[in-house]
Amino acid sequence: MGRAPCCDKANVKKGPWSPEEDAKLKAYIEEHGTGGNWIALPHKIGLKRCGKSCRLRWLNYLRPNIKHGGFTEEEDQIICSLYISIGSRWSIIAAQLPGRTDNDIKNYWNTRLKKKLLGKRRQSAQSPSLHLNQAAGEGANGVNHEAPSQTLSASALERLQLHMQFQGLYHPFSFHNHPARQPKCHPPGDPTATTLIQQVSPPKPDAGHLQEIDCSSVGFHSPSAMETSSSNLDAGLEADLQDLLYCKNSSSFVGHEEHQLANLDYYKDLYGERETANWCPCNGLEDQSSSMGSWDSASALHSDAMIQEFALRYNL
DNA sequence: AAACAACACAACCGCCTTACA
DNA sequence: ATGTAAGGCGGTTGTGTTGTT
Repeated sequence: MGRAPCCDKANVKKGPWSPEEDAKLKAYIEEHGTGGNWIALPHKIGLKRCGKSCRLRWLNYLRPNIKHGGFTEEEDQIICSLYISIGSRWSIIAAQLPGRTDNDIKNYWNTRLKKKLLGKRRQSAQSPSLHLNQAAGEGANGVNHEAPSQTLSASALERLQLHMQFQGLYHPFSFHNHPARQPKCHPPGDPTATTLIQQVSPPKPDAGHLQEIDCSSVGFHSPSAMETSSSNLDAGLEADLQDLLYCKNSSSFVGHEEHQLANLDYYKDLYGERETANWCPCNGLEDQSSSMGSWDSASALHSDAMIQEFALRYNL
């Protein structure tokens, strides 16, 4: 049975807010607060709006100290590194950027930052698998070449690619080029560690050696990033993935073929772990009472390639 | 100048979680 | 323990603006 709608859809106004509506909402909340009930609020002040809509309007635009646009380079870097670490958890990312809203960051990422970082992908005509997560799974000629189960989620792919760019030395946001970003990834036992993970979550007492690292920085810990098992990847998709990851920026990527293949295996292993990896609610960026979690690194870290990567990155 | 495409952003939708009776 | 309502979140869509042909 479906969930009942939060409001009477027939009697609520939709679309852009008028200045009058904004003024009403703002004035009421500034004087009385939200009253702990967004659903009832619009009725109290005579707004023909859904309570959810009021909440969104207040949180994203009307409440004090909201910043719009003008993202700084520093903010770009924070957003990028957090996106790679934790995926599209915009509320968590927004919490690290005072004055920014999750919606704002999400829009900024989707419309600008992502393009800035990833660049334009190859023209679709060159490879059907570049339509990786299109809803219909269509190839360049409009024919469905691959079943949905054989596609890689766009989100996962983006993070994959960004991760590789981070790993490479050429990218302006590289950890190597920006040691200031490295404190987010502390070696085991570092008493000075003040990572994001520790700000919001107590360390796991029995965490293993590798788990003491802020594993979220490795990425691919969110369910969204694990949407598709690459065990289903066919040879063509694998080739295309490699091509996408390496060839496009081959001039600046430091690895060679062996390394590339090892890394590909690492990601394949990681994706393949989806069904068996433990979802650990106390191993991510969230407090233990929250619903969010991360994939238990212990389950994903068995890959030699990954361990090598850890060793390489963290200088272990 | 008009038509079209691309972009940017605001808002909505629906699912999941949480609080509470 | 269970059901329900509300809050919160991420994905998606709609619409206005800007750029290009």
